[in-house]
Amino acid sequence: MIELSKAEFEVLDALWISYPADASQIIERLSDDKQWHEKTIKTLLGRLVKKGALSFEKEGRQYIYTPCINRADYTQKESQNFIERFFSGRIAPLVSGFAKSEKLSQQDINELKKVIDDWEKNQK
Amino acid sequence: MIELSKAEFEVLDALWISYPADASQIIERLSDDKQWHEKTIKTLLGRLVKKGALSFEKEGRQYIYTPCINRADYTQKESQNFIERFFSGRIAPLVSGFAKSEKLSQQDINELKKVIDDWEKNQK
DNA sequence: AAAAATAGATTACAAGTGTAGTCTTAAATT
DNA sequence: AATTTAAGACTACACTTGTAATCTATTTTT
Repeated sequence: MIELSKAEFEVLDALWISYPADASQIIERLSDDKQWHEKTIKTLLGRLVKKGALSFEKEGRQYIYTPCINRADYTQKESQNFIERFFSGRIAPLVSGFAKSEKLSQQDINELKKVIDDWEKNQK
Repeated sequence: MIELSKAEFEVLDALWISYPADASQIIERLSDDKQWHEKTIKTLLGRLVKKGALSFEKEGRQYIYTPCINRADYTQKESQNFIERFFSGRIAPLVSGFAKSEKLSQQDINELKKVIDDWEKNQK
């Protein structure tokens, strides 16, 4: 799988919001949360292209970027990886850790119930 | 929070199995899964000490290591961080991703139900 | 047309990381 | 006692990452 650094992921995440998009749009989107220099973001775009996470088409002298990978797929793989490393692949201990440290809200619980419900329906 | 690299975490994880322990025990424990050179593990132990994740006492010319941080606390923080970065802090989408990619077993579901159950009992 | 702005390409550079090798010294072995 | 072994300290080195600055060529703007 493609390995992305934190900063690279954030840039890709800004593209996932809506694409294709050019560098200036991505820079604009990131400007709310980050105080990254424009040059920094361009460097990261270049690295993402090099890693095969993005592709682009030229339009005049600008590049119009499109993600090569899907957010859900990427986060799914990262999640598996994470849970493997920290919880031997079991997901419940992660959730349990959240519960114990009081990081679960009623809304989380409701959502989790729904996920379980859907899963069970799907099993039948 | 203390930031650990992947390799550093694995060394600490080998110590968490049982401690205090000296370098040779840790090396022994890691030898099953990893083909790390003894020197590599010692380097990582040194870095862990420097980062404040381990402490040690001298016994003769050996060091007897003890973790300075708790596994549950560490993984809890890492989990929060992870979920923040990839799922805007919500845990259900992570679980949902697992469900959709058929990575959830009946056992996982049962465990999740129990976590929810315990949480609800605790609320009352 | 000349000057200024701007796009991407290339270069920079320190800190962190994976992965050891060498050095120094003390303990174990012969 | 002399030698070998082994523990930790120190050094190494390429690659990644965060964070840009500079270079080059093309558009805009004046």
